[in-house]
Amino acid sequence: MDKKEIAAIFEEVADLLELKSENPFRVRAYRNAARSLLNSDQDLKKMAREGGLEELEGIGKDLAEKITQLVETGRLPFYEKLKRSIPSSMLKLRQVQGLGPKKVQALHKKLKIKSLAQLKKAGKEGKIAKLKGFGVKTEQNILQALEHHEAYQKRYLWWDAMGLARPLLEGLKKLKGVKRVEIAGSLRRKLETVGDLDILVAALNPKLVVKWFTSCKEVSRILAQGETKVSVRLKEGIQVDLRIVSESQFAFALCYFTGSKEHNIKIRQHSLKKGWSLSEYGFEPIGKKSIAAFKKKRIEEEDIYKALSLPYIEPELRENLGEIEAAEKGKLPCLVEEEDIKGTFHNHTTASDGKSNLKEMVRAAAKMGWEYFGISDHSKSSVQANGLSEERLFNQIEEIRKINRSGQFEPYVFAGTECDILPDGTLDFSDSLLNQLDFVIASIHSALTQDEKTMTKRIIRAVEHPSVTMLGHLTGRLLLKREPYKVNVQKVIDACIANHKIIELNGNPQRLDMDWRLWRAAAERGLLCCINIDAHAADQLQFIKAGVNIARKGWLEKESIINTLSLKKIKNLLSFA
DNA sequence: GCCGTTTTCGGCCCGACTGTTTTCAGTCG
Repeated sequence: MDKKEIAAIFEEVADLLELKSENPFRVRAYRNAARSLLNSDQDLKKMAREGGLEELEGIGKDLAEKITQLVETGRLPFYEKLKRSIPSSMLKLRQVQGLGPKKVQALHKKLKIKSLAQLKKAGKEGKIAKLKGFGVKTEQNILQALEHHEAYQKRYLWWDAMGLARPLLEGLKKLKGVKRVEIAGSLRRKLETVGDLDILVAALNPKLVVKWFTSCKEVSRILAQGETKVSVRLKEGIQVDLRIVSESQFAFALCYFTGSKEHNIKIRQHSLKKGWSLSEYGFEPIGKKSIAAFKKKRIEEEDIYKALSLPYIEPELRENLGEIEAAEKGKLPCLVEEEDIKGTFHNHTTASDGKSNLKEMVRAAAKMGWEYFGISDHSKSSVQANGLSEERLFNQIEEIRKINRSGQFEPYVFAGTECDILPDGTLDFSDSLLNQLDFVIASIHSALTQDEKTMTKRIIRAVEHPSVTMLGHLTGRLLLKREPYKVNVQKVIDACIANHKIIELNGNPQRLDMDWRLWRAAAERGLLCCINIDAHAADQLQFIKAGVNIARKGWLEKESIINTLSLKKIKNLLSFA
């Protein structure tokens, strides 16, 4: 059993314990452990065998034992017994907005409700309103929540969510008395997908902001409306939480609502050690200690971290994955920025499945201010993507050389290919043709259902091919759409490091592959990254922002990313690769 | 269930809003 499966079991245990009104801290312990497992990049089987599980954060003697049991036998009697004690369909009830463990319990106990269907029926018959602690309003809210249950469970790509947030941010900024507007939450932390939008406003007249916001044309339903907090549902289905604070509270609130929750808990514990209680409104001294840190008028997030004797921690890093410890030691990374990017390599044209032709793509790259630009259309086996034959690729190489000679185009154009890795691990073009290219991206587009061993071997074989420069979208995942194919990522990373091959960070918003959680450790071991965008149209070059976001989330510095190199240096690197 | 310049017990971040109830529990983030 792998860590993903074990983490899922721990999450379910937490849900079940919660339904039984168990100690909430015990519940949290299981959730923390699940998270810790998912974020660890170590070999679980090895740790279970040789000990060391307890070194993972949030895993003590008891949970280490349970993990070992699951790894070795695939079973956990404790979990099985727990599952038998509660109908599993009841877990679904918890996902209905407004239903927490207490209400679900009451519904089960008094009305024998075990499923969403039974809940709906009871609501329609007016039975829920009659229960103690419930009422007509609660019943209506439950029925409402049930109606769009599935749509409301949905997550959104970061890119799409940002598109939904933008008009709201713009509108808020224009309001009278509004001093500051910022996006917060997972969107600000640049998580690859988000479940809702958090917006923070500093305003002189909160009532005006609430009024404008709740009457926005994008809003379909108001979920909660107070003086400083409003929650709405947009027509697209996504929930937006708006908080209004005073200007002097803004930095504290921004820090708090940016999260993550785990980061906040850590920071607050840190603060308590200093004798201060930290909330979204400021520091409160505990006992007699006074706070001398804030004499300035305008407080920024930097000042809050500084008061805790920490350097500023970028939002992307705030996941409690070691950033606070690194900050304490002065070892935070100097994160890559969009301005550091000098060009990208994975780009398609109308020659294969792109929407813009070669010259349009190169002109768009010039507009981005890039020094160089790689063209990598699909290879012949990708028939579905109009992959190039050897002859067509040969002609494209000539065309690119001509563009470079013409002197009419700003960026230097590198001729490459996104070459299919065939099911047996061989490449889709002959060595002699591959040798003529400036670079080769090797990617999987077929036989996606191979087992892990075969797939890993297949990719490593491609990595070992001398013509391959880098590996394209390592796991083939399409966020919220298609699971990654089965591959031993650590073994592939090892092979890339050993063969001096680069792994692409595919910045296309629905890929963002390889996953940001893996980059930090991989880069520390010497893996090089290339932030690509897999652009299929000129306007998609903007995706570089998403790629840089994820690189930053993965703690990547400029030094680990080859496309921050100047043209001269990258030419040098490619000629030796 | 975890964790430890409050270290093997007793904490575990903190506040807004809603609805039902009449002072607050439950839910959410």
